[in-house]
This record gives sequence, structure tokens and C-alpha cells, in this order.
Amino acid sequence: MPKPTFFNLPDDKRERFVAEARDEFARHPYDSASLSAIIARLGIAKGSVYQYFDDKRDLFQWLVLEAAKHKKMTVARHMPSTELPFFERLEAMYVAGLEFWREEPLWARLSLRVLEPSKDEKLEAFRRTIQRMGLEFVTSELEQAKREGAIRTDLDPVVVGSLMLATLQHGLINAYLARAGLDLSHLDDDPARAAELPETDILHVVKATLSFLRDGIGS
Amino acid sequence: MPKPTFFNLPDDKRERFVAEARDEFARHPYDSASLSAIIARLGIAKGSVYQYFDDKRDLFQWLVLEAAKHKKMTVARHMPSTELPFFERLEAMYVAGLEFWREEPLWARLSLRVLEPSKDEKLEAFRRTIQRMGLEFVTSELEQAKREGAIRTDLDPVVVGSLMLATLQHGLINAYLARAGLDLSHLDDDPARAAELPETDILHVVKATLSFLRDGIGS
Amino acid sequence: MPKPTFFNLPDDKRERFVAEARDEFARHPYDSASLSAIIARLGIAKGSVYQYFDDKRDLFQWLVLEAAKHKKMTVARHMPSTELPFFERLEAMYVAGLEFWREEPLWARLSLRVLEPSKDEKLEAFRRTIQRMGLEFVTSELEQAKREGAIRTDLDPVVVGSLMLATLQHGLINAYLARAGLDLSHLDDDPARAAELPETDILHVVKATLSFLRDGIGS
Amino acid sequence: MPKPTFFNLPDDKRERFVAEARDEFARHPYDSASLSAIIARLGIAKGSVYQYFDDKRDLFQWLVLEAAKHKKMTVARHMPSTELPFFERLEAMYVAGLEFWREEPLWARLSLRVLEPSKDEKLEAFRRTIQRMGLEFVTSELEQAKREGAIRTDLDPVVVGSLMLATLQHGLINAYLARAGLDLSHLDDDPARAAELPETDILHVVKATLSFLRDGIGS
DNA sequence: GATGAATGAGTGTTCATTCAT
DNA sequence: GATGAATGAACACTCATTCAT
Repeated sequence: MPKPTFFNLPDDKRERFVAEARDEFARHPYDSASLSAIIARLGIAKGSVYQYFDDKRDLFQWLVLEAAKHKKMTVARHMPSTELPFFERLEAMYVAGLEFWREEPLWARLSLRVLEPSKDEKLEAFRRTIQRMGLEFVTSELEQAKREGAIRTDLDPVVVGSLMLATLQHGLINAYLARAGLDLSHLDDDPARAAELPETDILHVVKATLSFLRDGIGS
Repeated sequence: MPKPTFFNLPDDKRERFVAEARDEFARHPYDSASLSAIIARLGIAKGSVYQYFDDKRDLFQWLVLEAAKHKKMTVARHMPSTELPFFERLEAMYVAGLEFWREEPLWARLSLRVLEPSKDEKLEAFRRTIQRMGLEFVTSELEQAKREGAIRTDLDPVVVGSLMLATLQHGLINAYLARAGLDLSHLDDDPARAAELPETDILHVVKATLSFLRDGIGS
Repeated sequence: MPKPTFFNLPDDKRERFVAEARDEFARHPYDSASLSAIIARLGIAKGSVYQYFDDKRDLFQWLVLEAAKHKKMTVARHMPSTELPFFERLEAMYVAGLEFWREEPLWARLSLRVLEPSKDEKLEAFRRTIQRMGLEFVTSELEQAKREGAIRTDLDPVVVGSLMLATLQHGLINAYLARAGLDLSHLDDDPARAAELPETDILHVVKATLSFLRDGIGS
Repeated sequence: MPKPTFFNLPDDKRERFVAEARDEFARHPYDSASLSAIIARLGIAKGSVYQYFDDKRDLFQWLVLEAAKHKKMTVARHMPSTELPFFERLEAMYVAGLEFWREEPLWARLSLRVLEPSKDEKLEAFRRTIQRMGLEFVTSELEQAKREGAIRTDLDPVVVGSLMLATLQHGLINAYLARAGLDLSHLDDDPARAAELPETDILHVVKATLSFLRDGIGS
């Protein structure tokens, strides 16, 4: 949704713009993120933003889609090309999801921002769409797993899907951070700190999560 | 943290104040909630708020603690007085948690608001404390369950605690709402709609969640 | 439509506010009039305007109604208390209308501003209402005159009403100004100049207008 | 006042430019009309406008003169070639004036726009010139009519000229529109609606206006 | 002759907070 | 204890104009 002007920009200028905009929206909730802060850091004129995007929301939504692209790339890098059984697929996805936080903490933080409520009603609609798509993805994966015989057939896909989505969106990263005594809000001051988290923890967290998901906690 | 002035207020005036403030902070993220809107609805002077509380954050934090009190009361009403084994305790807690949404949708919504990030740094610190306490509660429950022999002993309490917290904070209510095709943001226009959700769904959702937690999804 | 705050203001402060706001909206078309300019001249904070009025349009509409009040007062001062036949009533009204320009040039100029188009759609609706009421007033006066036998009975009230309204709203003041080689836009630089126009011209212009209206220009 | 560049343009490109610019200035008051909107619709570069014209005002003024040319052409088409007595000439002119609204509503609307005040001081000077020329035209016509013996000799040409000008500029079209329950501002959303007004009304309005002008309203 | 990115002063509006009464 | 007027920094957004290419 950027205007053509945006793509005509010299690469380095465009990249600096994207980087600063991403930083701002990663560090602050949408309503609090400030276009003025972005242009001040870039040293460009206020009007320029509106040469590139329709408005603040337009910029944010595009950044969210960009974040998704980056995530997809990271995931692709960490996913084996061969077809995997359900739980191994899940494990690879979880590992990739946490690697994304290490490799691209700002894009990862931005991805989560879209789940936060805003007072912009049109953005809320966008958020609902994203959320609904997330739920549909998880439930369809569950259906597939059922067909594969990997999971129980008596599960309510909507309920379990919602629970797993919460796990994926909030649980996993919080578990990973909690091991370092951190919290998402610690990252907001300096998202790059995510890159310093111990990579070895990733496998531990994912394994524990997988065990939790597959076998539950019951003795 | 209210000032003495607040408690000297006639009961009905204080209660109206609390009700309107709760509504405002339930309906809008902290940064977007407006003191002006509250005093406009109450028809009181702007300065009065500052006779009762230090500032906006102070008011919000107190409301969050009030919400916790209300939740505790609802939970108490739905929890059997007798000691229960872990999973039955968990089930009762989950049922009570969803009943809280039906009985006191505004307090319930407000409880969740505190988990949303804000640009107010001091509020973020408060949020971290709340979040940490939540995690500690869950992990200690898990430790207790281990001692009871109710759950596996090989679970990493921090990881599983984080996952269960995500489930409790986001998963359960989203699962309950998703069955009606809703989303938290739908409630923000009119939180009272939560009271109209089918009560029978509660048991279904909780049973499914319990089965998910206890036995996992693996076949 | 001002807020109570506005009326609680000390008289002199409120009057200065009204005077500066009136000047700004008299000198510039609505869209070009600047709240910033008003508060700069008053030396008050920008927010204060919004303590008094909902927004720019609200302020403007109230000023327009105030202008109407002032006009009514001026007219009352120049209208004989006794009932008059139609053409004498018309003459008195026209004289009063021009006296208003001499006595209160800024209010008079403001009155005309409401007839100018704006890009604010809600203001356009207001303008249409004003315009429609003007037409209704003129046509009802014409009906009355018909009953009095003062005017021809074969006149189309809508057509003649529209023509007379144009005469009243634009023709008369332009005729008065044209005699001094002026134009409305000359007044915008310094509306007070209207007070310096020769008072004797008023009667001349009105007499000529009356003769034009009553007997036409045909020989 | 266009630059030579403008006339070197291929005909169709120049004509599209004129059409879009006319539409924009017809639909919006000068200050609100937007060059950006014009070039967006044309799909040309912003700088191009400044290759053709000095600035926004220059373009507008030229368009106003073009509108006058178009009006002259429409009038020529509806005016009999033979010399006519004053009132018949007037009638023909009025009919032609209203036909212009039906045939070329956008040029007609634009013609009126120049009478609206603006914050651009140089444009105001232009407007004064136009207005003065209009007055001079009407008064000279009246002088001529006097010599023909068509009208009374005791009329003040400046006063009556101003009144008739108001009639011509505002009264006639408003009378025509008022019969359909419309207002100029209704046309601004879609000026083409003027073409749908009943043609038969034209003669009625003009006849009524003529009767009003020639014989007055007195009984 | 055409381009279109950059500019930056300008707009109306919001809102928590203060403080004299 | 209550009032409520005043504040002013901050916000998103607009637009005619310039100028290097």
C-alpha cells in the first residue's frame, strides 16, 4: 500500500525509512507511536511521509505485512524442506518463531503490536482480520493433524485452536524471556537485547512446549 | 493509593465515580482512556479527580487492584470451600474466571487492560510486577501440584507456567468468545454483551481446556 | 452553543474574545479564518478556545447568530414602532440594514460570510438552512403585501422572492459601497471603513431601490 | 496568461487538463480547490502545472476568462443577430444566461466562483476588477436604454446597476434553482445536475424577472 | 518539456495537569 | 473539599511550490 514514490526512493533512503519506522512502531503501541519522532530521527520533512503512505495507519499496516514477510523468510530458513509429521512440523515452527526474535527482534516485536488494541477503528478491523486468519490457520493445521492421526480426534478445534494461538502468540516468547527474567516490556526500551538471549534456551523451551502440548501436564 | 479525600466521599458519589472510571478504562486502552470523558459523564469538576488520586496512572492502578478484588470475590463464590485435587481446583478456577466475565464484564475487561503496553513508563513497571506475580502464582501452583502427584514431575515450571498463563489470560476468554464468533474488540463497544454469552458454553470450554492441559493433544 | 465556561468568563475577557473572533471571521472566509490567529492576538492558550466552544464551526455559527442579534437590535432602533404599510416597512428595513453596516461593520460583514461556500459539509448544511429561512421570510412578506393590496397579485413568489433576496443580500450594500467607489473586498482589509461612508447616501440608495422595486425601470 | 508550453501541448492533453482544472475550480471555492487533486486525476507530474502556468492563481484567472469566452459563445448562439429593443435584449440575455447553466454547468459554476472572496490578496484585486467591469457593463447598458427611451430617465445608474447586477449574478440562478427546491451548494457535489433542470422553467423565470424589472412589484 | 521527491509552515484538535478561588 | 479556567506541548495531516534530474 505504499505509494509509487516510496518504491522510487534510492534503496538506502528507503531502507533507513523502513528501519526507523519499524523501530518506532516496535517500541510503542500504535496510538502512541509518533510520526513526528520518525521524521525527526530521519531528518526529513513531515510531508515526505505522506508522499510515501496515505497516513499513519497505512504505514503501520504495511510494516505489519513486511514483518510477516520477514518472519516467513526466517521460518523458511529454519524449516526443513522435506514434509514432516505434525509434531515435528510444530517443533520446527516454534524454533523458527523464536529464532525470529533473535535474528529480527524489531520485526518480531512489531508483529506482536498488531495484536494490541487501538482507538483507531479501522485498525481494529484490520486487527480482527489478522486474528481471525491466525485462528483459521491453527484450526486448519489441527484438522490436518487429525487426518494424519497425529492428534486426538475428540478435540474441539475452536477451543484448542484458541488455546494454541495464545500459546504461540504470547506463551512461547514469554517463556523464552522468562528464563532470562525478562518481559516483553523490557525489550521495548531496547529490542535488540532479544538477540543476546541464549540460543540454547530456544530448543529447551520448544521441547518443553512440545511435550506440554503433546502429552499435557497430567501425570 | 487513593487520597483520604476519596474515602471521605459519600458512598453513592464514590461508587458512581468508581463505576464511571471503570467503564472508561475497560472500554479503552490506558493511553486512550480519557479523564475528561469520565468527569464529563459524572458532571464533576476536573480538579476533583486530583483530590482523590495523584494522577491518571494512580487511578488506573487502583482500579486494577479493585478489579482483582472483585475477581477474588467471584472466584470465592464459585469455588467449593473444601480442598480439591489440583485438576478439580483448576477447573473450578477456570469456570470462575469465565463466570467473572459474565457477571462483571467491565471489571473483567479492565483486568486484561493492565496487560496491554502503554507509553507511560511507570505504568509499564507496574505491569511487569503484575505479570511477574501472575507467573509466580502459576508456578507455585504447579509446584504444589507436583507435590500432590497430580502432574508430571519433569515439567519446567517457568516454561509451562508461561504457557499456562498465556492460556489463562488470553486463551480461555478468546476460546469462549470465539464460539460466539466474537473477539475482545467486539466487547469494547459494549462490554455488557459478555453477559449475554451462553452460560452453557463455559463448562464446554473449560472441560475442553482441562482435557487439553491434562492429556495434551497427542493421540 | 458556547459551553458554560464561556459565560462564566469575566465580562471584559469574554468581550475581547468575541471581538477578536468576530474580526477574524469578518475579515476572512470561514475556511481561511484561523483560530491560531485569534488566540495569538488575544495572547491566550490554544486549548482555551476549546473550553469555550466545541470547535471552529461551533464558534463561527454562534458568531453568526450573535450577528443576527446585533442586526435585530440595530433594526429595532431604526424601525418605527407603529405598523407601517408594506413599502414603508421595506424602506425602514433597508435603511436599518445599511445603518447596520455603518454602526457595526464587523457584525455586518460577518453576517454576509455565512452565505459564502465552505468545504465544511456541516457548515454548508447550516448555510442552506439560513438561506432557506431568508427566502421563506421574503416570500411570506410578499404574501402579506399581496393581502394588503400593496403589490401586484400576479407575481411568482419564489422567483420574485429570490430576486429580492439577492437585492437585499448583495445589491443594497454593493450599491451603497459603489457610490464610494468601493467593494466588499475593500472592507475586508479594514471593515471599520464602512463607518466612514456618508450617512446621507443611505437614504438616497434606499429611495432609489424602493423606486426600482415598486415601479420597475420601464418607462 | 498560460506559458507558451501550454499551447504547445497536444490538443487532447491540453483539453483534458482544462476540463479537469475547470471541474476542480467549479466544485470548490478557490482556496479549497486543490492542484494536487487535479494532477492526481490527470495522472501527470505536479511540476507540469508550473510549466503551463505561473501558479494556482494564474491558472484560476485564466480559467475564469475561458469561462467568459464560453459564456459569450452560448449567449451568441441564443441571441438573435438582429438589433433588439432593450427589454427584448435583456430577455434574450437572461435566457442565454440560464441556458449556459444547462449547457455548460461547470463553466457556469466557475464563472460564479470568481465572485467568492479568497484569502489570496492578489486574487481579490482580480475579483474587484471583474466586479467593476460587470458594473460598468450594466450601467452602460442602462445608459443606452435611457437613450432608446426604453427606461425611466430618473434612475440612478450606479444604484440600479448594482441591484441589477445582484439580480443577474445571484438572483436569476437562485430563482431558477429554487423552483426545483435546490441551492447552488447542491450543485457543487455534482454540477452536471444543472443540465437536468426543466428547460421550460427558464422562460417562466425570465418572464417573471422581466416583469419584475420593467414594472416593479407595486400594484 | 516533463518529472516527482522534498519541503515546511500551516491547520484544527486533544488532554492531563495545575492552581487560584 | 470542590471548582473549573488556563495551559501548551503534542498530535496527524495538507498543500502550493521548488528544483535537480
